[in-house]
Amino acid sequence: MLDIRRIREDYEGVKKAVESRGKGDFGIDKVREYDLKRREILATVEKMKNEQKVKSKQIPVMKKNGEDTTQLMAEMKKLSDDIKELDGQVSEAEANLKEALLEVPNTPYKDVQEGLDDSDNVELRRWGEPRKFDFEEKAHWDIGEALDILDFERAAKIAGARFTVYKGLGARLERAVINFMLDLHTEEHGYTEILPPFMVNRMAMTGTGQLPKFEEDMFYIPQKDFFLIPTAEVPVTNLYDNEILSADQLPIYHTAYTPCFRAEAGSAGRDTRGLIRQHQFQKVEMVKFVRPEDSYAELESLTDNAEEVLRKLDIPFRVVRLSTGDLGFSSAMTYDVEVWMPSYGRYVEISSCSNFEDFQARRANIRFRPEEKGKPEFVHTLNGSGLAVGRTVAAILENYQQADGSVVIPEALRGYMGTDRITRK
RNA sequence: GGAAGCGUAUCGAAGUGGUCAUAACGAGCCGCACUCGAAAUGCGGUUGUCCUCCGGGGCACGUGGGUUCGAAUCCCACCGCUUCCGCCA
Repeated sequence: MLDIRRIREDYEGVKKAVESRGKGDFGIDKVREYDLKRREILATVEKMKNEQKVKSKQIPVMKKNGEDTTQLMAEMKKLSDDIKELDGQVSEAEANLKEALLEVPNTPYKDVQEGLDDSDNVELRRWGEPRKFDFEEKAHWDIGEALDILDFERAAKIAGARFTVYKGLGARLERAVINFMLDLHTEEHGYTEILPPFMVNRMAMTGTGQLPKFEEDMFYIPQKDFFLIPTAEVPVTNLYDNEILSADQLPIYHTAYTPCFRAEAGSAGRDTRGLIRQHQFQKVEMVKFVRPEDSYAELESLTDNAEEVLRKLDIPFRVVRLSTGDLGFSSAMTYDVEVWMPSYGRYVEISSCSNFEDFQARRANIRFRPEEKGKPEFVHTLNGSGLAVGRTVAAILENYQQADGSVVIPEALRGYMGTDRITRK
């Protein structure tokens, strides 16, 4: 959520920044309209409330003195009714304002290049050399089925398309990757592990910006008005909603493993095979709560933490900065880490690291007290995948496949796997 | 899932229809005094938010409604916590 005062003071500037994301109406005109209306009525009704307060204090005094209060009471009744009427109008304008404000995306950071979509993303760096195969390399879904460690057909029987059953060393590899990532982030990068609920309420989903705009992409449980989490970002960021943190608590670094559930109604037909686009996938997430002045430096280190996973696994990747047109709703700036995927012949997103500045903090009301006696300020929140587990498994299978159909386990994972190779039984 | 009780400042807690919510009382924390220093003691301070013609004014006692001239207080719904019962890994 944007600061309403900022919109008041620099309407044209904010409007321009928001609209750099692309064509379309983001409803910022409505925001201004409801804001003006609300303030106008508020000024009137507050004067009336002051009158009500002052006069109603006279009543017990008059009664004590044995005076007649009938006339005054009648006057007060009228005043009370008028206040009720205007209060209703204020709440209506307020509700409209809030609704409109929740629909407005974040303003891109000054360093973000303008663009229409991902074709305008800028590559910042590459690491590692894509391997040259001296045999015909296979896609991870073929490798997985041949090794009997991934079963897409049986997953379809019990759930449907876009689900996967992991089996044997496949299941173990998924688990190994999760533990490897969690250990790396907790032991070497200073994150505290969280294991949150995998379902959240509507307020949490609104706090991080998935609602109200993207309800169609979520799995929903009507019985309890719960949503299956699309990412650990949601429960972990909202951990501190409506709290005032003390300055010495910051920065807070959390990492969490969770499954992620995405309905993604609009994406049928893309990446239909394999582990790349699933209704349920596993992910290790990193979330930071930091002082505003540190957030862009924190974004760099967060991204480096994600890259470190791939460096340790020794898989080639590159890092891109998203253009304004490709930027997520809540983000001010995003780096994607993309892993080399031989079957695609290109780099594929495996992590998305974003600085939300105070956009989520304002929605979820997460603040800190900069000085002992100072006023509370919104924190800045960041998060990034560290990494998407299914895509990491896919990248390992493809990049480490051998001519005989087996897959060598990256050294960093061998302790977790208990073996250095997956072979056909 | 059922029953009962409870949600007031950092914590405990009083207030049960008015002129004590700038929230009693107790504790904590910060400052000052006393002291060589500390403890003890004394004094003072210690919520957030909105609007503002910067004079000031409004709102908030879990949340949202209702009754009333007036609600922390009475009524309704919802949420959360505690205890007991049921069920359950």
